[in-house]
Amino acid sequence: MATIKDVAKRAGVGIATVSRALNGTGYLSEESRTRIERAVKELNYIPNERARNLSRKRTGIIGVLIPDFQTPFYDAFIRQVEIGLYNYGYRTMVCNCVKTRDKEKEFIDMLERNMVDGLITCALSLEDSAYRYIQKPIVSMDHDLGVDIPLIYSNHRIGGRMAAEYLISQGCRKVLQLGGRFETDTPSNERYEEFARVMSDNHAAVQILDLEWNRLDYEYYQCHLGRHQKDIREADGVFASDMGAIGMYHFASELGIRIPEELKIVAYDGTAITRMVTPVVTAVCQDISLLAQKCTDTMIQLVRGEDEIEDRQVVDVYFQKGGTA
Amino acid sequence: MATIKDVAKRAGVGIATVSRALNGTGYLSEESRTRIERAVKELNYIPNERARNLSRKRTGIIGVLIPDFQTPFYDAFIRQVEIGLYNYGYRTMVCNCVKTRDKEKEFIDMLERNMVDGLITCALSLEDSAYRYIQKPIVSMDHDLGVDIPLIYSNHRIGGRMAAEYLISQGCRKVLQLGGRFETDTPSNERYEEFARVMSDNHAAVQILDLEWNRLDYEYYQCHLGRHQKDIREADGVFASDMGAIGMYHFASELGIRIPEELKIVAYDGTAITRMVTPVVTAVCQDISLLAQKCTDTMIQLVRGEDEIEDRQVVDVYFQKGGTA
DNA sequence: CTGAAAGCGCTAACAG
DNA sequence: CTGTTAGCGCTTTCAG
Repeated sequence: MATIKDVAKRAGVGIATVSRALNGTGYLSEESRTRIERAVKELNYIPNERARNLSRKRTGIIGVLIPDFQTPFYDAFIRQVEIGLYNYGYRTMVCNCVKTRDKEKEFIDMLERNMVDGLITCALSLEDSAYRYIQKPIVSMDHDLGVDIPLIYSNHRIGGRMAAEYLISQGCRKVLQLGGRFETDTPSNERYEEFARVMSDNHAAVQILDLEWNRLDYEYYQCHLGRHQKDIREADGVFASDMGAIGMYHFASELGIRIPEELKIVAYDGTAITRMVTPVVTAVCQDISLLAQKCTDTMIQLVRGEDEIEDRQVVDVYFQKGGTA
Repeated sequence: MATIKDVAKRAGVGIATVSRALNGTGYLSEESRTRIERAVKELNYIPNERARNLSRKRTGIIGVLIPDFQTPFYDAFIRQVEIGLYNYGYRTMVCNCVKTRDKEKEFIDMLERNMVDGLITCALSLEDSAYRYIQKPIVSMDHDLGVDIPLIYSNHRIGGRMAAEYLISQGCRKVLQLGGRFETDTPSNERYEEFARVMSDNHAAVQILDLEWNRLDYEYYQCHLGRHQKDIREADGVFASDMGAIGMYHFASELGIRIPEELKIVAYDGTAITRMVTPVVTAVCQDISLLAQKCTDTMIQLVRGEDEIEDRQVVDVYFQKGGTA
């Protein structure tokens, strides 16, 4: 493996000159340039990024933490973040924070250990304190980690209201909510708060069926919803995440419940899958592209050391009328 | 930011001793240990990974290249690979190789530049030659990059046969195939070859509706399938990827075609979503867990410099009887 | 314009 | 058991 030294020797110049040539920084005579280019070719030289990282004091990598929800929402989010960061010249390191909070902590560590230049986090098992005192670029999606950390989130309050008002307008008075609040205080919870508020204002009942947050597969639904057959038969509306809604549609259909006539289902997230299935799922949609873009843009501002970073950015949600409610 | 030097000074020992203490390598007196531990605490010292990477000649990062198919298959794959690598102490860097092959090339570069220790690739826009002469850990899924590069793949030949035989057994004689072969020669294509062979052996016709491989969203399907209404009405069977099958179900239903009576749909991949929707999609399922596991295990063997690495590993597929065929 | 030299912060021989 | 020393390979002053 050729090093910069070998190139310098072969080109008959100093290593500083080679470095300048490689990076296009500083002055450089035409002759030096050509000699160096030739030497690079001949030796098949490739700069060692590890050495660069050390002396440049950066790695060009941004870590992205997502909860190990097996949901299309985060799949889409991470894809778009990766593409966005790439276009800014940064690479993406992912972390699916399965159950254990140790893993989340370890990635925060990677930031302190200078393995990554910044962290975009959607994770939620750790208390804010794990993040709050870190003096490095952190952007949070959906979870308030304190005023020092820029927060990007969908307008969940409006989202919760849209879902509730729609269900109410369709005559629902006994609604099932799949999945509940997060333990930590976060804007995400506002959708449930507002949902509950609107329902209660309209004298409608909300029953919460808690789900293990990391189990969103069919087998689990089958079993979990199976235990709540009675509740499902008695309900007239459902509020759930995309996969929850799709699973509920499946299960309720099997029970012979007619949708939307007897049971109305409204999903939250509104990812592409809700438009692919039959019927299209009625949903409150988050604008994943915009969320991802704001996260990457803000992260880039942070790593570039820019001032004037918006510390709270809210993204609008919108309603998608489908055939399930 | 405290360095190892500061810790050494504070603890009154040499930096080598600190290094040993930190890494648990070599001898260390009880006294040194405690003094160092105290110094580390007091200075709030955190080792700098960038420096470690340079001297250890590794980064502990594995790059994973996936085509930017917006499909649940790769979403699930990458999640499982990330978790697998993590358990081996490695981090995952992702690359969604959107349209452009430049990005794929750049990630191969990262390997040569020592930014990542290895590459697991499912990408497919580049010719094998881009990979073949790289003397670093590479594992390929589904695409044959030459004998030097371990290949993991599903038994697509059997998969194609399962799909074809099932459709034939259900009486189909005029089948639509959504999406076609990859340009490069790969095991993935065997599913289509075998599918075509079985169909033709049974005097059944196969018509291919090509899809842009990076557009698997509803809007595209709607428009694309709209142009082929006639073909769809005339067909009695469909073979497609998960999302293709789900989209086709949706579209055909809207055309008033009864499924599976008039049109039978068999999907390829069989990810979780095929079990969540209604009806469950009849599918040939790939064992994503096993594929991911073999990829990570093989990569770890490679980075550990082990010999005796299987260069061709085939994973079985299985049939899932659903309600679409 | 150029090169010597001093880091970047850590690991690992090697001689005590 | 421990400290000195020599790297790892590149960037970046700073005198020429």
